[in-house]
Amino acid sequence: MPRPIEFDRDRARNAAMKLFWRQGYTATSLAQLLESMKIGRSSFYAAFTDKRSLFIECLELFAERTREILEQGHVPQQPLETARAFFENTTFAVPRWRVDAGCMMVNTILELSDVDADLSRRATVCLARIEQTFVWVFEHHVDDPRQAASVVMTLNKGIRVSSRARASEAELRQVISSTLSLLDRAA
Amino acid sequence: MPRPIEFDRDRARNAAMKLFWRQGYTATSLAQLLESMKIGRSSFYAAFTDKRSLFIECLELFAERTREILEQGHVPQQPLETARAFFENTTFAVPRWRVDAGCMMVNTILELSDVDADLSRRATVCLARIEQTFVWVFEHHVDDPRQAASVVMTLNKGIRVSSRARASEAELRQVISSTLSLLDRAA
DNA sequence: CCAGTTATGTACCAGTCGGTACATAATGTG
DNA sequence: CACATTATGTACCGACTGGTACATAACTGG
Repeated sequence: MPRPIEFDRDRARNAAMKLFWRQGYTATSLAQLLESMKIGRSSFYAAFTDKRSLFIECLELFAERTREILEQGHVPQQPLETARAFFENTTFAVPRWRVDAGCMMVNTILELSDVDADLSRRATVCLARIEQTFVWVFEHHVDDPRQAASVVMTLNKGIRVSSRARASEAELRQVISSTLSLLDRAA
Repeated sequence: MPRPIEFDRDRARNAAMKLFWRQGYTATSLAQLLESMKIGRSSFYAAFTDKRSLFIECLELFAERTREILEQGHVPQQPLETARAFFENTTFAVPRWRVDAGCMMVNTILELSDVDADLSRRATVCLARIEQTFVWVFEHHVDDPRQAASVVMTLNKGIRVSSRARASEAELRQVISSTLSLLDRAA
């Protein structure tokens, strides 16, 4: 039998995700990754193939977790409350650094759109899945669920930009509440 | 008298802006800049000091032009029409590559927030000036001009993300019209 | 036509990038 | 205890990064 693995793959991947999430793909160097993941070069390439492959894995992990947050905050029969819960759970019920980091999918789309079309496309697909979930949330409660989901996602994207621009908690709360009340009056 | 300058500084800067706008700061290499600006290394450093200094110059140029678009599309007494004109003039009345490139300020904020705080902050300040212009647009026409401007800017940021995600013209039109009608009903 | 001044082209720099090769260490099985 | 197997540490790689030094070119005023 071989020598056993010494590190926790999930923990390492998590540390990598944090780094990619905050700094983006290009600005995150292998040296930084190795340091934060606390593994050596060899173990890195043995376990994750590539910087790029690891990034893809992190991106999908992030997307999955985001969708979990959305689903766990789901308020049956009340789409707007579901949206409110999602914003609440992603921008106030989390440590500040997560707010500052924004949304990894949005960050990736903007960073790599004209640099690495494939990675950018992957992030777009992940975001589309979130939007699809919102369509499902709005179904049977509004005339045009797809349009409603699209508007909510546009607001969401805007909010992630503001988050990353280091907007104060008060400003974010203001933006979220006013956009949601807008949706409320429209529905 | 000295040897005369052989290149057009404004044209060169413009070419650089295009590149930074599309690829971001980090992903744009000096070699790419020199090629698209059609100048040599020496002329580059003589005329623009630095990659970083040039980026700042480009960012401010972009911000200035954006504000010009907003002001030129201004419809007196009709804030929402002003907003509509702004979206129209930035996403439909321009070549497709500009739409795909998104907003350079938004791109910069997301790319550099945790990498180069100063550049990110500069982009944030530029965006805030645009928002301030919207405050002025809404003044005397709604209860809370600052809030209205904030909402419009949130939608704007969201739309820039969608643009960069290669959304079709139809999708963009849909998002813009539905968000604007939302604002309309709320006002 | 020469001198002074400034722009341009090019060779070069140290530092960093992601990735690989290979020797060594640690394990279970025979 | 030797062996096969696999994980880990490290030296190394070519390519590229932004930036500098310096020789040369092009111009004008004397």
